[in-house]
Amino acid sequence: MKMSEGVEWTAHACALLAALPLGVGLPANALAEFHSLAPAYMAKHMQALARGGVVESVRGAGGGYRLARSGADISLWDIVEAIEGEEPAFRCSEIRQQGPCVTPQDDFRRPCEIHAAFGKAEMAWRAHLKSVSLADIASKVARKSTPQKRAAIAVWLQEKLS
Amino acid sequence: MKMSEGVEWTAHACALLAALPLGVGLPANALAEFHSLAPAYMAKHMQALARGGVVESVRGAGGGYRLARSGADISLWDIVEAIEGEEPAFRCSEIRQQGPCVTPQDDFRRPCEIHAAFGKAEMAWRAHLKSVSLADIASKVARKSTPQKRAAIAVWLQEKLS
DNA sequence: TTTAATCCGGATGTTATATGTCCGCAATAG
DNA sequence: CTATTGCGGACATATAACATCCGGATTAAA
Repeated sequence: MKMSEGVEWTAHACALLAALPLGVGLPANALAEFHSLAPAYMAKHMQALARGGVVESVRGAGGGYRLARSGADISLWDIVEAIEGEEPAFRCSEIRQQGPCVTPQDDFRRPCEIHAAFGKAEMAWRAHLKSVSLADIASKVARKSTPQKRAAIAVWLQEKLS
Repeated sequence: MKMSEGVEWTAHACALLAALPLGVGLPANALAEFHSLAPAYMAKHMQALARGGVVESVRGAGGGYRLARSGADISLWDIVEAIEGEEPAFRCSEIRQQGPCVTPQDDFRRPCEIHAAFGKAEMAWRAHLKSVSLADIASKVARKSTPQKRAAIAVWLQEKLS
């Protein structure tokens, strides 16, 4: 039950993008560099985010990725969905339909109780992720940031955006 | 983000055990047979359940597995924990501590916001699983069961328990 | 118009995890 | 004793995760 590392990478990348002025973006290389991550793999993940509609890509020189909408309208679930897909973690293979005690009267139209319980638990998980936006993350991070940190980021952005 | 098939297998096996009289169990072979599952692999999973304290094993002829306590006191989370382990699905590798904009003033004592959000979501998931007991599952299954089904299981149990 | 930057999608390779089997050992009932 | 059963480890295979690279398309700027 492990989540892909790509979720962590892209969540942090999106948190950075959310701190930028509206409509401003960064190339995948810069997003990787900001956290010292493998550039080629980060590029792969950003493509998935773009396919998922979380970010928009701008091709060509001076291009890169920017948030597809306001950080307040992008949740952590949007990112998970783009990277991991929408399939539930619990896969029901309907083993209740197999075995020596299955009878013709058995009714398999409704999901089995175990499937239903795991489904509900997963919905609770998703609901929590949907309730947290990039804006929430960015504002909490900003509140704890130091002047030194802000300055360092400003200098680095200056170089990457020009 | 896939959960092991073993969770499904053992959850169904435990639901069967929960329907048995208190203290009565079944060998791993029978538990596998009941859902037409690979006996060797089911045996592996049952060992994990025993290590996790969900079931008790009885060695030797006439032995097998039985619930370690009342079905009302065993939750789906207990099973997940025994099979999958207690590690959270979201693994924070602290990438915030890497990169060109990290300053000596940065404070990394508290978990980062992304880590915290995923942690809370996962706690919500676990809380739901902890709220569902094997007794809950068994009673719901029993309510939907047909006389034919009950008869088929009774016959099969007769053979396996003797 | 050329050049450099950048994203896109596919091919490919490597590593880790999940799945599945088997065996020898220990325990136990009959 | 012998048959049954769980235990743990070794082993094999399949699937997924991780990671890189390349050719093609697009675009800003020299």
